[in-house]
Amino acid sequence: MSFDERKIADDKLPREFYTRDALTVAEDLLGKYLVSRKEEGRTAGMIVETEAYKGEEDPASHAFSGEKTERTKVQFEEGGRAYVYLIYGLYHCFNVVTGKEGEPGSVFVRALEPVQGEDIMRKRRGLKDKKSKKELTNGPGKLCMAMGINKKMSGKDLGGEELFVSRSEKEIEVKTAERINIDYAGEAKKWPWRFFVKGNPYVSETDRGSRTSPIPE
DNA sequence: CTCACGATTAGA
DNA sequence: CTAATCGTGAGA
Repeated sequence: MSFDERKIADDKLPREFYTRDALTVAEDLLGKYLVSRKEEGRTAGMIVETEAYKGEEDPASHAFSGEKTERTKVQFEEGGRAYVYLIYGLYHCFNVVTGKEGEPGSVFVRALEPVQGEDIMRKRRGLKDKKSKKELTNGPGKLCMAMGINKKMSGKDLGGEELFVSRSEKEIEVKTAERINIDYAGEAKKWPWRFFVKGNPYVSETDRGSRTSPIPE
């Protein structure tokens, strides 16, 4: 293991990082490393795009108005756990649970920049060698595939050894935008709760949601 | 029990 | 642009 890899492994974010507001955590997670350690080996990526979801007041959230179900109950626990669910019966989505116990909230991780285990990611994603490295992790379903994240990990503490987030000192310039694919959420669709690293090529969508032109009537 | 649907992706 | 594909949650 190289020095850099060890440094990542030993520098997990503390609980207090996660027990804050979802919007704060969403922005703060940018530039940090998401690390997965499984049988196939170790994979890691820098978080470059996130979205905040707040239970009570956010119509886009799975925990809207305090609705607690079998799937979403982990969002009501203390921040610092994984919330993983299946979307469209095909892909997994990875979230970090935020806030204090009883305050539902989560940060949806939409994109990573691969930093370790690119070969493993490539295998898991079933990409041809020709395909661009970008395709490995530039979307929520893609990054779960690349990192080997599945539903069994939902509810797991991110202070564990299999999946965790590591600190970094990287200087990052943040941009915000509307969240993606939440047409069902009415007004909340326009809230700028998506955060991404300015200029990073692994961000899934950079232009979408930008309000450069006013919406006509 | 039925059934509608989604915080997505790959491919035409 | 659309098909793929199934766990979840609401309602009968």
